[in-house]
Amino acid sequence: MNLRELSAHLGLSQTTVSRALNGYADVAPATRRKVVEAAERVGYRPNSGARRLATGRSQALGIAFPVDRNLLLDPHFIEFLAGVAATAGEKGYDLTVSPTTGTEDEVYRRFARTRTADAVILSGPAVEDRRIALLNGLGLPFVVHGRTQTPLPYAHVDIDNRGAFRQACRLLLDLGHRRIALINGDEGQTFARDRRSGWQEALAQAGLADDPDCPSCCGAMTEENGYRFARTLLERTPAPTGLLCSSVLLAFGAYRAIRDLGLTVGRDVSVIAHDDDLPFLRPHTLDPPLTVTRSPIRKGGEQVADFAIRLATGTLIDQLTDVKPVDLVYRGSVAAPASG
Amino acid sequence: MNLRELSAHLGLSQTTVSRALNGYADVAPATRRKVVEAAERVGYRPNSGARRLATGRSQALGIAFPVDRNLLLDPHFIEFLAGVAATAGEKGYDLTVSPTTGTEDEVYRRFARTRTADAVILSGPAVEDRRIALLNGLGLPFVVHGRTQTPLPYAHVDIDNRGAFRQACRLLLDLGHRRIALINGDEGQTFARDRRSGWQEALAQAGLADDPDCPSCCGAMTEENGYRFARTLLERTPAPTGLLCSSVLLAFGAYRAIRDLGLTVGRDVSVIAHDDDLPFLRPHTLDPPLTVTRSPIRKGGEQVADFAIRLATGTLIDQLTDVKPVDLVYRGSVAAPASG
DNA sequence: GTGTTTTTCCAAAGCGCTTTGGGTTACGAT
DNA sequence: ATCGTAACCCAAAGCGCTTTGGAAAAACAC
Repeated sequence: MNLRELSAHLGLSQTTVSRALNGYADVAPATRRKVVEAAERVGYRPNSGARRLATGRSQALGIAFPVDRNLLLDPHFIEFLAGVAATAGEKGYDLTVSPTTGTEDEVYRRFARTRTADAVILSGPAVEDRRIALLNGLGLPFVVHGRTQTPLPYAHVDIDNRGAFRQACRLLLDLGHRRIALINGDEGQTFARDRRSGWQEALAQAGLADDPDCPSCCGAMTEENGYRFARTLLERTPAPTGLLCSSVLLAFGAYRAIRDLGLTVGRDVSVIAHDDDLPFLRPHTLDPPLTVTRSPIRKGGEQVADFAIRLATGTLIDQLTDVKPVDLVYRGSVAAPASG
Repeated sequence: MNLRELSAHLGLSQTTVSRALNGYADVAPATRRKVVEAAERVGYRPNSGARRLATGRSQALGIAFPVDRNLLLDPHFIEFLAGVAATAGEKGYDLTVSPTTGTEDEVYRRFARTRTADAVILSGPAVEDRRIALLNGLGLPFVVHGRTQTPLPYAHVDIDNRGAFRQACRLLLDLGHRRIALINGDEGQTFARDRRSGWQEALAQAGLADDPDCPSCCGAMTEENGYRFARTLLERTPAPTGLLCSSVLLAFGAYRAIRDLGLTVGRDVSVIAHDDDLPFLRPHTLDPPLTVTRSPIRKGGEQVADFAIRLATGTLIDQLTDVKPVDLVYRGSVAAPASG
């Protein structure tokens, strides 16, 4: 059933039916009702290609899907994607994912030229990210999940990573910890860099700036790395008594390392991690329950999608920036350091 | 740059340029070369909406993205999706993901009516899956990742889950184990049901059909459940000496339970899991390294996408079915049972 | 040289929708 | 009765592409 058939069936012109369905003003309420009902009844849906062609807009959001095996954020990405998909779907937008290996340039070029997407979503921004300039050049509206260094304004939603880790570190300091290590994600990415800043700020405020007993390491956020890093850090002398982990998965590894070294989480070593609220990684089920700075990454995806759609429909960039504060959830993995 | 401009620029008709670009026969080789080069040079890409409208095909694959938080296969799904996206992209197809909560019917209806996707991909089929009938009714080509019960033929790619678990179970039996438990995924899903069958078959062959000392349990494949299930099973008397896990994540939990009970993997309890080859869950990094039946789920995604595209371009269903055998990778988590 | 086929190209007709730029009709105001 | 003014509706023109059904040119056969 297409528009022509539907309007013939109704004895109205295509124009009227189209306008009735799209909420234009100059359609009598009674007519509109009839049209909407009929459309509903026969299950009419406008052909997406035709609408795309006529309006020049695709009612779709684009996102590059990095399919390299080394994708650091694998589990985070899908949760983020779920959020994006959820609001996109809610607002009648499709979500077109395009695979990329290495650079995403080609994907964005294609989105722009074929008008496959009205706006694109950028995730996992690096501290210096070439993609921003590219997208600006292409004139393709985009929303960044996270932040990056650029002179131009850009739509983004982020969480206060710096504040979160500052607060987490300060908690440990207030409890009396003096040797606090950071197990971070890839510091080429902004979120990791920001967390490092937060950690450093708190240390500096406590007079521990660049203290060699407060070491750090970074890398892919896997359980395996969490284990390796924690083990390396805890085998130093003096060993840190506090561990800040950039993800729950890293914390899983850290827990394992701590146990393997014959130590106890909470008593010998306090652990705090950032929790993106992944459904299969539940920090409170650990023993002892893991203290976290918590911010559901899915919510981020939802907001990004919302921004992207608003951007595609004319909202100005400077109204589309948001940085959410992060909660600190205090649980049993944190305690005052043993008085030795 | 659109087709009209490009053809004007070349001094040719739109028809000729279009046909040259789309590989039709009736274009002189020299002309075609000129056209292709010019298109390349100016970066011409056909407008996807226009092409969609003209051809009735969207050059896109559709997939429903279950965004419910209870999505069991979360980490598996993205890896699968990565495979799908990779080959789709390679062959010039877009991938449209549509979020669903609960039933996917509405999504498929929309795909069919708006012709948003030329074929759809069905993942995680249940033993009895209503979606199959729906899609058949809608006339929307589809490929299933996995299998299901239905009288009609349908395109699918699957792995030999039954064979894999039969083989895994038989390995334990051959080593002398007599009490082998199964920790399975949700048995509403075919893959889990098949694995159970494989386990049962091997037990039956060894004269252990329905042996009460060979218990099983099933549920969402999380670390947490792995722990709970393993713990429950191992606290029975007599306790099983072999554990078959439906995912590496479950095995992670099982390892933890075994340790917590003061037992040792390999020596006291042998563990085998199915490994979908998720990048952040590496079975060989466990201690001891985990024996697995291994089959990269990403490869499955790739093949499904390939089938879907072939299906959309006219290949017959009965040529689009494949069930891959599964490797058994023997590692340190398996040994003969302690002779007590 | 004429008739026939093959090769190469093109004009024009859609695909199904939105949107422009009027037309009609109805109705209150003059 | 006449004139605006809303309110409602429509015909027709695209959007950028593919594809049908030739036409013109070239190649071949006789």
